[in-house]
Amino acid sequence: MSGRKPVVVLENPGVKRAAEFIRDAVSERKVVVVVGNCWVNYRGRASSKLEPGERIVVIKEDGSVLVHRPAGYEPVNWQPAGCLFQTRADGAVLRVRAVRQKPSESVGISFDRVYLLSAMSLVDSGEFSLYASEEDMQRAILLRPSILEEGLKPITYEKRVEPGFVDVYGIDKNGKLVVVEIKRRTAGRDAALQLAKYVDFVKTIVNREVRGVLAAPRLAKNVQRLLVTLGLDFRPLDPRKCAEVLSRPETKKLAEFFVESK
Amino acid sequence: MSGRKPVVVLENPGVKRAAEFIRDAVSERKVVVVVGNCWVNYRGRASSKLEPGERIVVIKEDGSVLVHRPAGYEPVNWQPAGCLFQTRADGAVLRVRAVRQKPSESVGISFDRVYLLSAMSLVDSGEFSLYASEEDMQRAILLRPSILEEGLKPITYEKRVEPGFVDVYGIDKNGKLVVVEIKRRTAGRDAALQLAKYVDFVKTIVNREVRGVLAAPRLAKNVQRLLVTLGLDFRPLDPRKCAEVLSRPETKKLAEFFVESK
DNA sequence: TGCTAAATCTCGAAC
DNA sequence: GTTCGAGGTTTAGCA
Repeated sequence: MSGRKPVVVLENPGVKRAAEFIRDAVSERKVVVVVGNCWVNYRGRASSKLEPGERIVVIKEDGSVLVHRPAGYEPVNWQPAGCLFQTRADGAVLRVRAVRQKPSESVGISFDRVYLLSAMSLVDSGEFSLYASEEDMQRAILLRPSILEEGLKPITYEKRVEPGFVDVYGIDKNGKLVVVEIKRRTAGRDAALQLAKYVDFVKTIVNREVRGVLAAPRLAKNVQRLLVTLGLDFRPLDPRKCAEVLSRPETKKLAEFFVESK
Repeated sequence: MSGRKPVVVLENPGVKRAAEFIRDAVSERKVVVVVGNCWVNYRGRASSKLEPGERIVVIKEDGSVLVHRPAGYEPVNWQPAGCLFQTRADGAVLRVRAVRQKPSESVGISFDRVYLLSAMSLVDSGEFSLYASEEDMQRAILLRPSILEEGLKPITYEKRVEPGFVDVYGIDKNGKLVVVEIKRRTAGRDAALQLAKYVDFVKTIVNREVRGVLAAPRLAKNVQRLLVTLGLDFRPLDPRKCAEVLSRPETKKLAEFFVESK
């Protein structure tokens, strides 16, 4: 185990101790969790008042705040990222105020009992991909090429080419070699230019007609024109649809792996 | 201090211990907080994959789940209320799965390190009121009667009348006595009928013309017709606007009190 | 139960 | 920076 201590915990701290602890943790950009009996007032775009009760309060390192009741998906009170904090012991009451400007608003949280107080330095650089990752989209095309275009037959994938990797190779219904570039999100000019590079390179090593196909949920503005100029095709490809393909009965084993694997 | 122990905490529990702890806590409808290194997979209306990183996971007593990264207002993954849980130690990995039906979806969370594990029985019956309470709207009218109608001069408020209380009394620009009934939300037939009762009662004790005014953000269907029948007036009154009135510079002291007071 | 409209919506991308 | 549109939107109010 390394020397890093990611989580520090105080149980039933006094009000003064708690205030200090939170002040320090917030100034060090740590994540703070407070569990205790509190009441909350909000003023800003709207106003709200929350009568006393036991809740979980989370202050994140970007200055966002969440007040969670013991039930319900949504926080009962909150503040988006970028808040400044005032924390103080006011007699027997711990007061935390999160202030934001633009729009000007503030959330004031007052505790008369704190059961649990924790500060944590969390490291989280893990990528989040919605619907399907680019890799998943690739697998979906290989599994059911018709989602890209009818008659496409994949050859192999991620064949190394000079400028980088090609996502999918295939032969289209007319026997032409197809180079596919996949983007999980809106494809911009960069994607079109990258694909053009791949196509040009492939043309230098195969003596055959080569088509470039850009597969993405949609194109950014003016990219369609660029594609035409470059002689490339666009095929809309919805990550959601890809996810459906991967969850088909035939691919159950693959899907299981997807769900459980790291 | 009472015998109730609302929060139980484990630091750096082993995987087996953690699995047991969570299983018990969830079955007892407690709120569970897990902090550790985890990866998450979601499948349902859509699909998502979250690569490993350190996060805070909250399981609430209603079976909702939140996965929070160290930054950002929104949970990166979640599950609404009503989930069923599978928790198990899978080698050195703690796996928690939250399954929901209708729509059928599941979130799988796998931890290879748990820093903090906590189970809590939180009691929270505190009322939450958004924008402004009915009392706040009353104060706003007394402070600036013009938000209700021009020329209105309040006399007193919450004067006891037989059937209950009258929210605001006043004299309108034509010298008529006004009885105001305030509703924080859409006013229904009941509000109109209640106001009619108040007006009738007031008429029996003052020898003077009496107007009934219903103040609410809006009317439910057909209530306008009912008001006309009863000879009552409707005045739209936005709680949001009332909150603005209360936060005017002149009312700073009042606002401060509102923000800080319990 | 299903639909519609609002949300302290939040969040990201385009202009 | 401001505006616009999507979201695993969620949530509340009505038919």
